[in-house]
Amino acid sequence: MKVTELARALNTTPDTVRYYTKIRLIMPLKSAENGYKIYGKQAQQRLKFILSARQLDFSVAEIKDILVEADKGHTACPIVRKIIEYRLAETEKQFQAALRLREKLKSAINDWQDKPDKTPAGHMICHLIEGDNRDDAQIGINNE
Amino acid sequence: MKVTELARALNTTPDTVRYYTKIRLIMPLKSAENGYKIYGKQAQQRLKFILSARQLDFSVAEIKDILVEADKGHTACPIVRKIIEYRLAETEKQFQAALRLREKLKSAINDWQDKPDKTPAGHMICHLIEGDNRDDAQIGINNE
DNA sequence: CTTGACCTGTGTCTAAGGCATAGGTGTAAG
DNA sequence: CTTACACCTATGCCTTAGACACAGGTCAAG
Repeated sequence: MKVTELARALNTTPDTVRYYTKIRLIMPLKSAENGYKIYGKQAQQRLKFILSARQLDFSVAEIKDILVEADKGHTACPIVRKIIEYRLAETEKQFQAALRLREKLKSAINDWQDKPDKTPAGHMICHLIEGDNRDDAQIGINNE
Repeated sequence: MKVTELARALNTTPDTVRYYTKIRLIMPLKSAENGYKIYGKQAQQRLKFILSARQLDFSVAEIKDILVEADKGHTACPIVRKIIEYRLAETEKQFQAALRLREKLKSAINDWQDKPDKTPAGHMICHLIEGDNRDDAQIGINNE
């Protein structure tokens, strides 16, 4: 199979296949005389695995670790279990971050609901974000 | 103020100040004879705005749009309002994505709880991810 | 004058591919 | 046989928002 064939077979893009090839996650059987890369069944299997793992938001580096271990003939499952625990923790963080940000945005929108649009006041870009409180003095920086 | 002074004044890093300077979000008053960049009060004000907007996850490009508009003497507020609506939608997406991913990960962990760690079966990297179902035939790719 | 702490600008690196480019291949029509 | 045209390829640059490393400049103390 050529690059595009492999990509289509597993519903991904040729660029993705090329990328994984470049970083040696998958290896073509050989390059044909015209330089085209030819992939076999094993590459297809690996790509399938990689895509599944990406679905779980595994990083490419993590996937590489898994494949290296499997290539040594060992079970990759313990690594996979460890990574997925880590991924879950990461996702939890992202989740909480998105949650906090959402609240922040919502309350900003709320706060601005009734405020007018002012023209820049010289020292101010947008009073919605900067607020009207002149507390620059608190910062207490010596100008220039 | 020099780069590091400005950075410290607004509780950020010199690298960040340099970055914003390079992409011309803030402009130093002049470069001193030794090549050091000198920032004035206006730069400080702008930086403060930028950092606030970054807190709301505005992209640097979006912030640039805002500043450009303000520099023309117009109100930036309508743009800000538009961007924040967009940001809220984006955050909502991220939020939902994180939510889905979390469920996916959790159920994966659950499903694997009682499964053993197998050694790679030749055609398989990790049966936890790939599953035990031999449905390769469904894909129906002509091998090699 | 020298040491050392601190500062500077510049250049390189990050994740995971997307996109553009220049050129090769294959097939159908003329 | 040649041309046209669609499709394919490999390569290299671009993306975010800075972080980090490096070589050299600056300044006060000794």
